[in-house]
Parts: sequence; C-alpha cells; structure tokens
Amino acid sequence: MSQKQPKPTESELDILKILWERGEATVRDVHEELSKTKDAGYTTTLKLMQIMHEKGMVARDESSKTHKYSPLLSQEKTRQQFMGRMIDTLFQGSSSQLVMQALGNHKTSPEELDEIQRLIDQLKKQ
Amino acid sequence: MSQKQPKPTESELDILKILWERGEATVRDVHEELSKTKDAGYTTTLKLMQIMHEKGMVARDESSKTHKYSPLLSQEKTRQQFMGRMIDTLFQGSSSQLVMQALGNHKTSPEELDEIQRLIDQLKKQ
DNA sequence: TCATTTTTACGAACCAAATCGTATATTTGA
DNA sequence: TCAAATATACGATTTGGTTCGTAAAAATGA
Repeated sequence: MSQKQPKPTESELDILKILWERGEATVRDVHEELSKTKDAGYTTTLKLMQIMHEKGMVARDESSKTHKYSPLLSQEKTRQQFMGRMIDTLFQGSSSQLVMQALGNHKTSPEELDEIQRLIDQLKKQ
Repeated sequence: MSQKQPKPTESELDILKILWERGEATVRDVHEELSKTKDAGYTTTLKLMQIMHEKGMVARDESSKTHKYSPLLSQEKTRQQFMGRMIDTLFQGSSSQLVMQALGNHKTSPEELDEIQRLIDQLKKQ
C-alpha cells in the first residue's frame, strides 16, 4: 500500500522546481535562484527546505556542513497530481478542453505543434 | 486599469465549480453537492460563501430569505490564471509539454482528438 | 590565531484559510 | 398557533503556511 504523495504548497513548488532543474542544490543555491523573482530572507528559504525535509519531499545530504538537498517527489507524479485536480475542477473532467485552452492561449512553435500532431496520430491508431 | 482577479483558494474553487455548473445556487444546494466528496459542516460552507461574497467572487441575491449565489469570476479567466502558473512551475514554460502530458495520461476520445487536430491545423496556417 | 562570515537549528510571531458553536430570525407544517 | 426545522450572522478557535530574529556551530581568511 503506497502512501499518497504529499501535495506541495506554492512555495514548496518554487523550491522543487529549482531542485528538479539542478538535481542537487544547497540552501544558498536555491535561495539565490529564488531571489531573482521572490523577495524572502535566507532563513526563510532554509526553514522551508527543512520543513520539506521533515515532510519527506526532499533528501538531505549532511555529509558536509553545507547540506545538499535533492528532490524526492518526482516531477512526473507532481505534474499528474496537479493536472488531475485542474482537469477535474476547472475543465469538467475533459482533458481535451484543457489542451484546447493551452494551445489557444499560449504561443506554440510549429515544431511543437508537429510533435503534438505525431502524438495524436499515434493515439488515433490504437 | 483593471483590478487583478483574486486567486481562489482550493475550497473556493470547489464552490465555484458548482456555481459554474448551476449558474445560481443556495448555500444548501452547494453544501449538499459538496458533501458528496467533502465532509464539512453546513455553517462552514455558509461562511466560505459569505467570505467569497466579501471578496467579490460571487454575487448574492438577497431578495428572499434564502440567498441565491452566482459566480462573478469567469471560468475562462480562472482557467488561464491557473494554467499560467502551472505551465511556468511544472512544465518549464512549455505549453506543449503540458499538452503531451494531458493527452498521454488521460483517455481522450477520437472525436476529441479530431477536434484538437483541427485546432492544430488552424494554428499551423498562421 | 581570531574576527568575520556562513551555516544550521529553533522558536516565536504572523497571517490567511477553514471549521464550528451559538445566537437570532424566518419559514414550515402538524 | 406554535414547536421544529432551516436560514443567516458572527465571533472564536484551530490549523497550516510563511517569515524572521537569534543563537550556536563551523568555516574562512587576513
């Protein structure tokens, strides 16, 4: 029986995003990256990451004084988690409605469109 | 200068979902619908809807004792709001990645796929 | 060496959201 | 009519997330 994955908060998502990009990072790494868009003190970031560690969202390598953090939640699973909720609450359970919205509202390159087309063709074959 | 739309919380989204479906509903209507999936007291739902009214998220028709509520936030705008955040944090800013995920993970009917295809064709023409 | 900087730990404070109990007004129906 | 049921209002409490100050330990470098 697998445990249900904890749902990250907004701030936790911001941190996870960075950890997913880097694979591993110190509090300072994360904080500096975060500072570009947000405006929070160093100890705030530290505390958040400590809590995430308690929750089992991130691993912590304590072999050196300066701890190294890495994500324990998979981006894949987290994507599914949020998409599911989104489709359910905002798109009447219809994923295609979500797709239409995404394609309609954001610029998508011809290459990306081709890629999506290929996926559709493949799905149709089944 | 238009005000930025307030961002609904999780619980507020649940209520908005019902209001979007029905157009108009009483607290009891909403509460009963909500009870199917959630487990909260009547006054909790009432209070939530009162707060949403204060925030300007819903309209309230007080002409009869039993108030009637209707949504003031558009589903469209709210969709965009949440999608934007989602694409940014979870999909590296790539909407096509989100589309791939949505199509890959959820069953989509051939009709829906056709519809998406048509949209893609149209986007490609531009 | 030793002052400065960097790091972690920890608790307090703050804030918003959510929950609920209670009071009061109104409606319902026996 | 009048007791029971149903509605709103409102405040208190709880809970969870976020922020930050301070202390102590460790690392750095002049």
